Amino acid sequence: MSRAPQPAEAASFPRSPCPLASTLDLVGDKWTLLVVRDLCFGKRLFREFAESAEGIPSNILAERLKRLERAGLIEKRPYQTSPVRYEYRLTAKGRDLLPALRALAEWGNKHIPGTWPLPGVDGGRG
Amino acid sequence: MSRAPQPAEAASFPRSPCPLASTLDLVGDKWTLLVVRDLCFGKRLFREFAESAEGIPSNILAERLKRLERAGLIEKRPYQTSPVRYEYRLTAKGRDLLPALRALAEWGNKHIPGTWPLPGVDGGRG
DNA sequence: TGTTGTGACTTGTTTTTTGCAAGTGAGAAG
DNA sequence: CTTCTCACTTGCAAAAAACAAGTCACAACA
Repeated sequence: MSRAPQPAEAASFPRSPCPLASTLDLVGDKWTLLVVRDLCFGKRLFREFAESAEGIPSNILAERLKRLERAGLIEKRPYQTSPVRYEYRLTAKGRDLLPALRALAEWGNKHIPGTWPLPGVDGGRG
Repeated sequence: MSRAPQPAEAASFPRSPCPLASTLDLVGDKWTLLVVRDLCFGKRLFREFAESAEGIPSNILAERLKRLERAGLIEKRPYQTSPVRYEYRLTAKGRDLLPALRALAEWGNKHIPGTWPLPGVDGGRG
C-alpha cells in the first residue's frame, strides 16, 4: 500500500530552531507521551498500550507507534514466530524522555487534584 | 467507565487519574507550551506571542490564552487605560511548568539537530 | 475440514480541531 | 474624516481524531 498524500505526520521540518517546539513537533499531542509512559513502565505490546486507562483508539496508537519508530525513539522487533508477533521497546533516545515525563507528571500531582503519583520506572529485563 | 460526550474544548474531566495524562489534557497540544515558554521568557502581549517564530494562528492563540486563564496558569490584567490594553502573566502555578519545559527542551537539544539552547528565564521588568 | 478466537492492525465514516483569511470595534494619529 | 494599530472574532476549508467495523495470519478446538 502506498503512503497516502502526506498524512501530515510527516511534518518533516521543525517549526523553528527552538528545542521545545521541535520536541513538540514529535511528541506534542494528547497521546504520544502516554505511549512513552507505558513503555517506560514496562508495557511492550500493542494490546497493552490499547488497554491503558485513557483508551487510545487503535488507529491512533498504530500511527503513533510508527512515528516513534521512524524517529528512533522505539524499536519494533519480533518476540515470537508463528504467528509472528512484535514487541516495542524504548531506545536510549526514547528513554531520555523520562525526565520530561516525570516533570510533567510532578506538575500534575502538585496542581491537579485526584491524580496519583507515577510509579518507579520498570527497567524490565528483556 | 463511560466517556461523557463533551462540548468540545472543555474536556472538563481528566481522562484518567494519571498525573501525566491530566497534565496533557491541559497543555498537551502543539501550541500551549510554546505560549508558556514565551511567558517564561518575558513576553506578555497577544501580539508578542503571535510574533514568535512558530507562527501560531490568532484564533488558536486567543483560545489557548483563555484556557490557560481559566485553568489558573496565567492572569490577564489591564496595563493601560485608553485604550484599555491587557497583558498576560504567569501565575505561580504556570511558572511551575518551567522544569517540564526545560526537560523537553533539553531532550530536543540533545536529540534534534539544529536546535539552539533555551535562554535563561527572564524574571523580567515590570 | 470447518468454526471460532485472538492479536495487531487497517479501512471507512463522522466529528472535532486546526489553519488561514478576512472582518470587527475601540480608540489614536494625522 | 480617513487611516492605523491592537486584540481579538468569524467563516470556512482542510487536517486530525474518534469510533465502528473489517481484515489477515495463524491457533485451537470439534
